[in-house]
Amino acid sequence: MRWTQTLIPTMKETPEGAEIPSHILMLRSGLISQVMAGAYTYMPLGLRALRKAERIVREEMDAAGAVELLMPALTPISLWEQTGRVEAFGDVLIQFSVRRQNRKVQMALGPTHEEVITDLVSRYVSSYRQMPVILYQIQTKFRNEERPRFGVLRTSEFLMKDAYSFNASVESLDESYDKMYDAYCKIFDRCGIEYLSVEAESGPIGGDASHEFMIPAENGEDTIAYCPACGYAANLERAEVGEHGSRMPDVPMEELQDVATPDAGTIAQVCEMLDCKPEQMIKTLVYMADDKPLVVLLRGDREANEGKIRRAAGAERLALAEPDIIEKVTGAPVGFAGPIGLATDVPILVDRDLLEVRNAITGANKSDTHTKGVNLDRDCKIAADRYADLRNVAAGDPCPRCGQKMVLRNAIEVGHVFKLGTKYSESLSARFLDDKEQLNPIIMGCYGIGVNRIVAGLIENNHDKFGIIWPVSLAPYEVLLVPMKVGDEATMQLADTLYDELKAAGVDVLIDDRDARAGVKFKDADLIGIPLRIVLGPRGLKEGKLEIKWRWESEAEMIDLEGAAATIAEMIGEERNSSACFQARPRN
RNA sequence: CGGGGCGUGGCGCAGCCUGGAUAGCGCGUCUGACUGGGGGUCAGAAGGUCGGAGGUUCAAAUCCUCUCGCCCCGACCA
Repeated sequence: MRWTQTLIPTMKETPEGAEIPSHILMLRSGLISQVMAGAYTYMPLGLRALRKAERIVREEMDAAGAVELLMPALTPISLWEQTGRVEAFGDVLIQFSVRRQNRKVQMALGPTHEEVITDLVSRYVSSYRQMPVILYQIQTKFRNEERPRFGVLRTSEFLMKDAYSFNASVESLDESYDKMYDAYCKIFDRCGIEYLSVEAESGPIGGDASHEFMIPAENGEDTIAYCPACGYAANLERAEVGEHGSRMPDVPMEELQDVATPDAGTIAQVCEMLDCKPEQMIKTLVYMADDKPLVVLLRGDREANEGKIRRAAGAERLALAEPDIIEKVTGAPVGFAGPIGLATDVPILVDRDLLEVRNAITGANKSDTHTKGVNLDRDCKIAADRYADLRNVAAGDPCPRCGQKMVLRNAIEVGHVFKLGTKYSESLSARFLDDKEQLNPIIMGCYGIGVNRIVAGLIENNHDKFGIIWPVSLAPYEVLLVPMKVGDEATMQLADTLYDELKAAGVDVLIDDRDARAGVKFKDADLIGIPLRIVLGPRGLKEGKLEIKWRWESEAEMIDLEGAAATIAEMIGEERNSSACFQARPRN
């Protein structure tokens, strides 16, 4: 492609509103252009990168035995009603009605396609002999995000590869899952992405049934817990706090004592007023677990993990109680709840951290009053089985596998594999006859990849102060040919010849044929980040040489003009398959 | 949904508090000349309903009210 023929509107300055590197660089290098909050045009250069990612995904899906199809983005609302996901998605589901003659048709833009594919499979798959089968598509998804942000990382319209496996047995599901898991590793490896696969919430099947593929990145919206010692990694919802045995401090128990804490209803306020630390406090939360109140005790500096609490309580639904319920349960205004002397008899769950707190401070269940010298073992007599891991992992917590210290990292979720079980096949009657002539719901798995996030996530971690650094596998073009003097006929003739030869050799080449100064071309070259830059200038041409430079190297090298196309094609060929050169570069 | 910020030629900004002349600067764009290895120089030019509506005033980019849009933090996220 010739630069003067395509549209690459590079920008010298950062547009207002872009804050994170991938967003800034995608705008500045003319990859994308915003249409509205959460919706972007992919410009020619951006589209090429997106297509490369898509192609890698497609190739690896095919290689893993998945079969591509294409479902419509337009879906009938009835499907979503059958699985109860109209409510589950809420406002995220983009729905509308259209008039057709004398009736109204209610539809939704697909935010994902479990319903559509399960409905499809229910019509055509009815025997265990037809399974396993894995179907996938690469298609635009629509979700009315509450808050689109970070450029292409969180949008209301995005490109997703979604695959679904249909299996006759749990063992077969496991096999499909493993195939997809392995394919994902290959995909992200080929994209040159540094990623972690982390354990995620596993839903109905439980166990090892869900993994997220995460790109550790400063600006990631998700948080993962990671153990550098043994490699354990899980997202924050799922990560367990390892046990390190009770270490109750060996200090004498103080007497219970009420202290006045007027208007101090938060941990921070109480700490300031009583000059204590959050670690000394007991945070008392009132939840509604399946419409019944539940009191949860945590150390003052800890964050509740509602998933863990819900499971420990054996409840289906869990939400913080409304203020009127809290007042009824505790007999005090919100902010002064404590485990001792609750107004009503409600079940209590306690986080294990509190096995290590002596002489704690907590709400007195009286307005403007806290109690000091609280010792749960003495003052509350809570059964041992009411103690559990109920909180989010914090940095430095022991790893549940090896006990070493874990670290927390922000990350971008780029892929998710999930054993679904029979949730959708049951509600949509996708059943099959097994070899014993028994009717069973099909066992499903689903596997998603955010294609846009591959591109944005890669850029987020692979750039320098000058611009993007693409691996050959995702780069919009593999080679950028830069003739120094467009006005000089001899130079341009050589450039055009080399351009044609490279194209003929199957190299994706962009020629910067603009009549611009060297500085402009070099700056743009660095900004758009094409992996291999070839400069044809008077310097080298005199000696029959031209200059080549990998975007991630600091020095250029000279190669012979004679046979240059073949040399370059070979270099690109190697890098295309291994990304060795890209991955070996020093990261910033 | 709660909190904060911003809308002024294509892009980035100043002007607004304290109302007043033709709305200014840098980049980009166009024409011409010189130039030609890291965003050049000179000369000239085009391009703006100051997000929109209403109001106050002799007079509004500037003050007031409403509204639309965008961004950030938090909540939420199958």
